[in-house]
This record gives sequence, structure tokens and C-alpha cells, in this order.
Amino acid sequence: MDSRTRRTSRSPPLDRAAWIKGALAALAEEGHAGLRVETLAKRLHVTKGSFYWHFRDRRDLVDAVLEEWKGGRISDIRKQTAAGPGEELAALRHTIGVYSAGRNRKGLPIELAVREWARRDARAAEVVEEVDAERLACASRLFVSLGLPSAEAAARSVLLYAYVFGFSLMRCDLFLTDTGSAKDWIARQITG
Amino acid sequence: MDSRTRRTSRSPPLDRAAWIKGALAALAEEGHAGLRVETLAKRLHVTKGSFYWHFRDRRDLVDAVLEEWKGGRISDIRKQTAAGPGEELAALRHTIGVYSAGRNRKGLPIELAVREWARRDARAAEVVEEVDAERLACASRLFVSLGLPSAEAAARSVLLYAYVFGFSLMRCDLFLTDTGSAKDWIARQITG
DNA sequence: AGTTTTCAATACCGTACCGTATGGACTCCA
DNA sequence: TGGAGTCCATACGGTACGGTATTGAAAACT
Repeated sequence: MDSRTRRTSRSPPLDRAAWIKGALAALAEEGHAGLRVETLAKRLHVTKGSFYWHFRDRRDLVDAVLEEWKGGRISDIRKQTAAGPGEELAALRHTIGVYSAGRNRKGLPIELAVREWARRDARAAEVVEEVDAERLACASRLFVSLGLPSAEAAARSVLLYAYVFGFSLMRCDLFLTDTGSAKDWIARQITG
Repeated sequence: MDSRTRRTSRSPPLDRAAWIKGALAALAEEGHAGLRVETLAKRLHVTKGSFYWHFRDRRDLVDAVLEEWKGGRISDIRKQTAAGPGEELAALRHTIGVYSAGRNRKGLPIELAVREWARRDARAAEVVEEVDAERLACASRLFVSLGLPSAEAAARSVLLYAYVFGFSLMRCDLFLTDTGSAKDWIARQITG
């Protein structure tokens, strides 16, 4: 009768996971302010009716997004830092490269959005704290495997992640003539 | 007649500067999303009528805030890095400390808000780029004064600022047993 | 004094959003 | 075939906000 897509020709019903996935995409593109019910509904080509079937309210979604992000990050960390003997340095430099390079097209924006968000939201702050604790512990283990004392290993881990996130907030293309070699120098400086 | 404060007993008229100051405070507390006309009006105990007298529209305010921030940052940078011979190292470590320590109670939140904002707004990105160019040039000069080759000076400058901003995004209290000494170790590592 | 200029309150329109209520379509199963 | 459950559209009320238009009060000037 009407030409509206009544769920484009037999598309499967959405579940919480689909909403959370869409929410993460919106978070990457628009930050925490992008987590709006009606906007997400448009992105998924449904209406709020669907949302309030799967979620109690907006806070319910937001909590689920945080949990999803936390789980994904911790899972990734374990994978990245599962280095056999002799591979510790490569694993550390890989960790720097993953965020610094063009890869992680969505990971980095989400990371920054969550951290900015955590400055004003207690639950987001908790999640960030747990993720950081896990990341720093894993990186620190690698540094210790390389023979560093634990205090230096901890400090280097903090420097590593602070640099990675901080660099992504900077606009230094006007300044650096050779960005690639500068990044390499910094990576060597951090990993020792 | 009515008990409303009709501008609390003879308060002076607001000008653009007062609005911009209030906007920067809102930016520090709520991020870019805090730059809303009616919200700011409440903060200043006036109504929108005043706002639209001093500003053409919201974008006008937002541009003015960016210009104000840019000017203030560049002015501060010049002051901080005006180091006489023999004071270069102290100036660099002071720069790290200013952001890393409890000082700059509003500067750091604004800094982060502007940078997050710059990821989605071209004008904010321009301003950040200019501020970064100035900061990196000044820091690099100090490193060169200390005898470093220019490529290393540039890389160290990038590392310095990336660390400072990145550290402010992290929650590593769960991880670091002695935050103070870790920060000192990192500062020495960055400044050489 | 009267007039102009400056500054702000008020009322109003349109939009975007959160949350609820309700009904309808579709599937599964007895 | 007729519920019962699943999933979503629609309509509605309420709030917050951007922007305009109009009015009004105080200050500055003549």
C-alpha cells in the first residue's frame, strides 16, 4: 500500500546486540552526545517502539554500551599482550602502532569518547579505570619480562598509553616534517 | 512589585567578554555540549534577550570562545617558555607540571573539551592546530637550546604534550602505587 | 525636559528528544 | 483455528533548546 520499507523486505528482528552495535558506531562518530534513542532508531531504520522493547530506558542502553566496550577492550588487551618469550618488545610496539596508525578506525574515536565521557559520568569512569588497570598490568608484565624493575615497568606503561591517547588528540602535521620517523623515535624511547 | 531579581540590585550590564567567560566555564564543566544559549543565560542570571543582543547566534559565541581560548593559550605558551640560558630544563619540566599537577583546574578540562570538539568541528580543529604548532615550536626551541638535534627536539616536544594530555585521560590510581615518583620518572624520560 | 541608545525580559514558533500507552502484525504452538 | 508471545509503528505529553519579534526600563546625550 505505502512505499515505506516496513523493515526492508523481511529483515530479521533487531536484538539488544544490534542496538548496542549501532550505539557504538554513533559513539565513534558523534561522541557521547550521539547516544540518543530516536537518532539511533533512524540509524537502524526502526522507531523508538523497538528500542523501548529491548531496553528499559536510555540509561539501560548506555550501561550496556559501557559493558560491551569494557569486555571488548579487555579481550583485545589479553590477545595483544599474549607474547611468547622474545616477543615482548614486538608486542609493545605493536600496541603503540595499533592506535597510532590508521588502523582502529573506530576503536580510537570510541576510546576518546568514552574517556571524555568518563570525566562527567561515574559509571564511565569506573569502566575506564578497570580497562586502564588491565592494560597497564599487561604492558607492565611485558616490560618486566624484558628485565626492567617493576617501578620502571609501571612508569613506562603509563607513558605508553598516555602517549598513544594524547597523540591522537594533537594536530601536529603543521609542525612535524617527518611524522613517521618522529613516531618511530618516540616508540623506541618509550619501549626502551 | 515582584520579588524577582531584576539584575540583582544594580549589577552592571553584561558584555561579550562576560558571556565568553561564562561559556569557558561551562565548557570546562560540561564540554562542548555545555555551550547552550539558555543554559548560559541561567548561569549568568539573565535571559536569552541579553545573549542575542551581544551575539548574532550561537555560532557567533562559539567562534568567539575558540578565538579567546587560542589567544590565551598562545599567550601562556610564550610566557612559560621564555627561559633564559640555563633555565631551559626547568621551563620544560614546569610545562609538564602545570598540566599534570592539581593546578590549571579549568585549563585542562577546557583543553580536553576543545580537542574532543575539534574531532568533529573544522574551526575548532584549525585552532587546535595553531595552538599545537606554537606550543611545539616553543618547546622544540628549548630542546634545541639544550643541544639536541632538531629532529629529536621535535619528537620530544610531541611526546611531551601527547603525554600531558593523554595522562589526563587516564585513570591509573588503581595501578600506580607511587604516582608521584612515576610522574617524575616520566618527566625525566621526556626531557632527557 | 525630551530623545536616542543600550541592554534585557517576555512571549512565541519550530524542532529534537525522552518516555509511555496502545494497537497491530507476525510467529509459534496447542 | 485460536490464543499467546514477540517485535515494532504510531500517537501523545512533556521538556529543553535555537532563534525572532516585541516591549520595556534604565542610561546617556542634547
